[in-house]
Order: sequence, then C-alpha cells, then structure tokens
Amino acid sequence: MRDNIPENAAVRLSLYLRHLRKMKKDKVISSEELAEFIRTSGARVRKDLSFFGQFGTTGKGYVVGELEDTISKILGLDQVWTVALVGAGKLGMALLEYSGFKESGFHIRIAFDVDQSKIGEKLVGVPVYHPYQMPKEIRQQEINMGLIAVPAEAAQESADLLIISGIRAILNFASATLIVPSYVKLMQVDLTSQLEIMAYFLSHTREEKILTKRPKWR
Amino acid sequence: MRDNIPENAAVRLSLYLRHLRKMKKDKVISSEELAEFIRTSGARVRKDLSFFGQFGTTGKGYVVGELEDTISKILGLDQVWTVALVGAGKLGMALLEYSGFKESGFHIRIAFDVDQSKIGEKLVGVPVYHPYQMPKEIRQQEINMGLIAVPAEAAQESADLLIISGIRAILNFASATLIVPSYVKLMQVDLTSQLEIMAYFLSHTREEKILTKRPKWR
DNA sequence: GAGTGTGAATGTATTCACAGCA
DNA sequence: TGCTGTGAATACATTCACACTC
Repeated sequence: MRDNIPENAAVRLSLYLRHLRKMKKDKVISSEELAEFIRTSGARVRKDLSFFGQFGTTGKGYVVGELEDTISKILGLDQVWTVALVGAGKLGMALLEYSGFKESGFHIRIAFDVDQSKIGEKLVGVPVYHPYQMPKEIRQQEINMGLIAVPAEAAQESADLLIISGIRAILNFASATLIVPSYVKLMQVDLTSQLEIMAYFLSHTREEKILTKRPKWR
Repeated sequence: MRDNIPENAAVRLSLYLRHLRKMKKDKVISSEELAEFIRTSGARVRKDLSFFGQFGTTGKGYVVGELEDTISKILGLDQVWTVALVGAGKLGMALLEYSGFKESGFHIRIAFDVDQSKIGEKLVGVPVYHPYQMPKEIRQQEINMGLIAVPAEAAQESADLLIISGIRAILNFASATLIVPSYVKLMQVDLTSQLEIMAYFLSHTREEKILTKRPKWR
C-alpha cells in the first residue's frame, strides 16, 4: 500500500465514485465490473485502491456503499469545500447557476468582478466584490478554491491574486497558460483546445483504423 | 519521424499553438523557450514536432509564423469544422454565445433540444431541431463534431444519436460516463470531477511538500 | 556557438499472472 | 471457485546527451 500513487489516480477515483453513486449501496461489485464502466482494467482499479488500503473481500468484490464512502474520504469529500469565482460574465453566471457544484459539496461563496454595476450586488445569492478585496475576503471567509472565468488577458492577474490570498487550487476556464508555483494545483478547462484535439483526431484517423479496430460496442 | 506519436502530443501541440499565436510572426523561438511556457522540456517540444517532420533551423530555432502554420495544419485547423450542439439549456446557451469557437474555426451550425418552445426557432442565429431529426440534418449539413450539454440522464442517448448520425468526435459536458465505440473520439468536461480532483490535491498535500518543493515562480 | 533532431537511458504507468483467502 | 491484492514484466512517455548543421 502506498508506494507511489500515479498522478491521475485521483481522476479515476472520481470516475469510480460517480459510477458507484448510481448503484444500490448493498450490492457487491468486482473490480472488473467497475473497470468496464470507466474503460480501464480490473487490475488498474485494484491497484488504484490498494494505494490507500484494502477495501475488498477476496473472492467477492467490493461493497458499493462502503467503497463509495472510502473513495469519498480519499478524495476529501467528507467536508464542504468553499469556492471563489473570479469573473461574473456570461460564463461566470453559468457557473453560479450550475447546481451540480452544491450537490457535490462545493459551495461558491463569493464572486469578484471589476464591473461596478455588479459590485455590492448578489448574483444567484452570491455577493460580488472588487478584486482588490480578494486577499481580505478570501482569508476572512476561509475560501479553499478558485474558479477563473475572466478574459484571457486578465487570467494571470486573477491567478496571482488568488494565490496571494492563500488559494492553493485553481480551476481556470480562460484560454491562457497560467504560471503558478508548484504548490498550487492548477486545472485547465479550455474548450478551444479540446476542439482542436478533436480536429486532430478527425484529421488523422484513417478509415482503415476505423474498420480494423471496430470493437464491441454496448 | 513518426514512429509512434504519444497519445497527448495533440494536447501539447494545441498549447504550443496558443502561445505562438500571441507572438510576432517573424521572431525565431527555440524549443527551450517554447517549452518553458508550456511547462515542459525542450526535448519534449522537439520530439513532438519531430513526429511530423523537421521544421527548425539547426543552431537557430523555429520561425514563429512558420511553426504556427505547421502546427495548424497538423491539428487540421486549415479548414472550418462544423459543430452540432445537443441541449440548448443554460450551459448550451453559454456555449452558443461563446465567441472563442468561431474565432478558432469551429462553427456551431445546428442545435437540438426537446423543448417544443425552442424547436423551429433560432438561438444566437443557430436553428434548433428536435433530436429525432439528428441523423437527417447532421448528414445533410455535413456536421463534423458534437457537443453534449444535456442532463446526465440523457447524455448516453444523445451520444448514440450523434454516432448513428455519423459523428466521430464528441465533447461531453454532462456528468456521465459515456460508452462509445473506439473509433469515436470522446472528450469529457466534467466540472464536478475536476473539483473533486482539486479536493484530493488539497487533502493530500502536506506542508512539508509545499516547503521543500518550493520552486522558482515567475 | 547555439540549438535541432534523434537514438539510448531512464522513469512512470499499465498490464500480467498468480499466491492466498473467503 | 472467484476475486482480491501485489510483485514482476511489459509498454509507454520523458529526459539525457550528443552528433550534426547553420
């Protein structure tokens, strides 16, 4: 247990969890079954879990409810995480209105924007401040994470402010490559980049590949 | 050149491109400089490019404008890509309104929704159809890619319809693990999952790590 | 001299395969 | 018998290091 955990074990754990949540809590599931859903191997599932302990019953599998709790704890989801939104434009508003966050224990508590007409108001129940108030407000309200939804030009500045304010995890929606210290976890959601990758795939996939590699599908 | 291309070379190429676009076209840049921006090594940049040919000048580096064109071609961005949106709710609308797509050569040409009040209308200039018209319309209008922005329960169904309609690249925003044939490129944008990964990071990063691994920062 | 292009060396992730247990 | 947990084997990705060119 726990020699060295693969970089993206957390990614997979999150996916396992998503699947487990949809299942009956008292069902028993094998690593192979769970793996199939996430498009990986049973061995990978077992190894991912083995880094953190032994949760299965030999010869049986894993009890769904137990495993769900275990993974939740591993991911740190046994607490509420507080989130700050930087940028309350169209995208920012969509994020504020997205209910999925709260359901999963992520609460957007505060927003920042330079638009004077928004400052002092509440948007979807969330108070809006000017960015210069970030260090003070984020510390006071003990915010854990930041979402950046500003234009690309302002993204680095926003990140710098968040980091100065003590934030150690940032989800960036701006189409900009941010530079952050390595003790900050930066994740990127860049739609244009994703489409470009799909374009690459479409451009480079030849018919032969499609025909020869056709797999079992559902 | 071109023995076997790493899975995520396309991801990095897209990032290189983003940086090059911001630079003077006649500047010459070394692999090391380009790498620094993207947080990788010069060797990795050179290797990524070497899969596709030789584009640099020994002893000098790469001409920004030329490299930009080259990478654009590699990614298949020398054409317009047509996109279908499935689900015209809040998120769908935000996607329709997002101007970044068109700037990069991705045009949302058609949308699908089950909401009768939207069908037959145009949203942000894009006509809305009922999903049952997908196979016909997508073929007729020669759409290349699909965006799924429906509730999780309807996501698999939407994917199936897109695939039946001939779509080979799907960007899924629903919080659902979709099953698609391997000849379809599926990319996932799952905000909840991203936040969970950040929670994991925050839960498992100990102070010692922060202190010992402190790096150069800007 | 400076920096590309690339085989060889290293490091990391995934898969294999099986001992051991319910 | 069926499936976990895990070392060993394999595959894959990254980095190193240097011959070669402008």
